[in-house]
Amino acid sequence: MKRVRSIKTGTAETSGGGTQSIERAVGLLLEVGRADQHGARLTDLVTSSGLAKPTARRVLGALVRAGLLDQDEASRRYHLGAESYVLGMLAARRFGIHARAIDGLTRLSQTTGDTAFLSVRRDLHIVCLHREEGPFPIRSHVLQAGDRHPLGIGAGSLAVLAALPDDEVERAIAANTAIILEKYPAYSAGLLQSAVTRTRKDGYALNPGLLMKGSWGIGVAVRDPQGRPVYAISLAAIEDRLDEVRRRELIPMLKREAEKLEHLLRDAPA
Amino acid sequence: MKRVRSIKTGTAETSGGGTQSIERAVGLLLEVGRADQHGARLTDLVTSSGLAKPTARRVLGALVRAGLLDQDEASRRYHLGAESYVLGMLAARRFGIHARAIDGLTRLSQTTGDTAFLSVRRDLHIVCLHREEGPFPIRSHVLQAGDRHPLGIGAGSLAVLAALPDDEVERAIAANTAIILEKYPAYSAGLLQSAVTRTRKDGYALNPGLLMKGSWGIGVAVRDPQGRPVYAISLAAIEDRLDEVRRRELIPMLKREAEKLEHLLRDAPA
DNA sequence: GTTTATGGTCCATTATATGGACCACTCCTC
DNA sequence: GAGGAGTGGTCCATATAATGGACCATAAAC
Repeated sequence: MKRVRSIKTGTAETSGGGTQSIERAVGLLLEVGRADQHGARLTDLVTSSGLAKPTARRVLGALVRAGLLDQDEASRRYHLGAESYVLGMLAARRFGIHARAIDGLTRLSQTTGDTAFLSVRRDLHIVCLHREEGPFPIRSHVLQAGDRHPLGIGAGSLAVLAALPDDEVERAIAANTAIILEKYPAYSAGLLQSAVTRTRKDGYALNPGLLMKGSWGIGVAVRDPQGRPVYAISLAAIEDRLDEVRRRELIPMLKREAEKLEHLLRDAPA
Repeated sequence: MKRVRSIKTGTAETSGGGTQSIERAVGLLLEVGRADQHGARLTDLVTSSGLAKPTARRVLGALVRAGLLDQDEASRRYHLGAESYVLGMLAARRFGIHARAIDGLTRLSQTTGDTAFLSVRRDLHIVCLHREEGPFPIRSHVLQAGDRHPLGIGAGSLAVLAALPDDEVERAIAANTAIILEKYPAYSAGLLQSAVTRTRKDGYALNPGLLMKGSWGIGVAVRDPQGRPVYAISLAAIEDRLDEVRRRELIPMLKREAEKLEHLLRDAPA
């Protein structure tokens, strides 16, 4: 009995065997989720997923019938459906920061004026769950709810990466190297390594406009009761608003909110 | 070949064709969601879904790889995964009562002492999304988050049913008759009809212990901006605490919270 | 009236999921 | 400690169910 349990690397195509339509379905589901604001169009989903059109439509149809997706009668666009919402609310019992975390983001964005984010770690990536805009008029829209980036890319993501043990940092960077090379020209494996070191020294993560020039971010990790980083709280603003002086003001606020969440996670053990 | 389709899912049997594994996957997903508190065991999922064991395991495996489910290394039980949570948070932008609604439930349960529920309509069924317990020491555990009942079964569910136009009431009762006969001995199509009439007259729904003797409930519907009932807010308590006198106190409070939600739904059009 | 987008559908082909039978392990009981 | 009964997990020959190239429909643009 050899059966090597492949702890799959970044691109998760090596199926355990015998269920490709489910993989395709989940892929499409997440794709639609990412585009949910305005809805996802069939053609776009076809190209972004690489599936044949009839296949994509068949799968989408099944998801609509199952209630995980809705299709707008008029525009024919796909949106997340009621069942997805129900599922998420049930899952929130286990992952459940939700309501409380968003309160914290609102506090942060109101007192700082900038935009606050809650992200959740998902294997070797990070997914932006919520974006709460502050009153300051110049707002970066680089990070949106639903966006998914490799660990280390962006402030919150870097905070989580740096909070992992060394071997996992290694593994994450190695697994994502190809994607980073292709999609994040300002980044590199070496840069991530030194960014992790610096983040650990500083006690917070800084993204000096590496995703989009001029759009800076700071972030801290939120650890579960076992000490593993699962969420990140971060703030984004233009470079001028994140100089060293102001960062010294903001970081304690971020850390305070992160601690609140950590306490909530301890209290709600499922 | 006569494939005997287990009627488990209630209404979703007329597949458009060519995607049965997705239907199975979603079925299992919801099944796990319902049992998420303690996790779902393979054997139970096999019997409740009617699938063959290898099939169930293959599908569950695919869902785990996709991140929609987690499997506990030690107990081997299945739980909802991070990806389900992410999906739900993204869907919350469209269905988004979430945080705010739970505030309302907390207010209700604290001031009344009883247990408050938020349920969402899902086609011809209702799904309990959240249960907020009040301080009163005798608590009914008849309705749990994740539970799914036909429209009309239970107070919140009846409130939603009664808020639908007549033809849809007809359709819902007709579609659910078989399930009701089988699983809800205290109910019948005729009883539902008169319950709807009474609910409309009274302005609220009453469940006088029909699901479980002694466990009463009252509920009101929450309508979306188009006037269609989508959510229900309800309270559960023992019979003594829901007599006519106390109901006259409680109903206005329920209605006030329902209105708040309706306003929130109007403000967040998406 | 053609062009070029879109969404949607058909159906012969075969790659795909299927499930009966079986194994491995653990915890009982006697 | 042999048998039993409960788990979770796996094989693999079979035929079922998903596949996708080609095609149709509709709407707007030119």
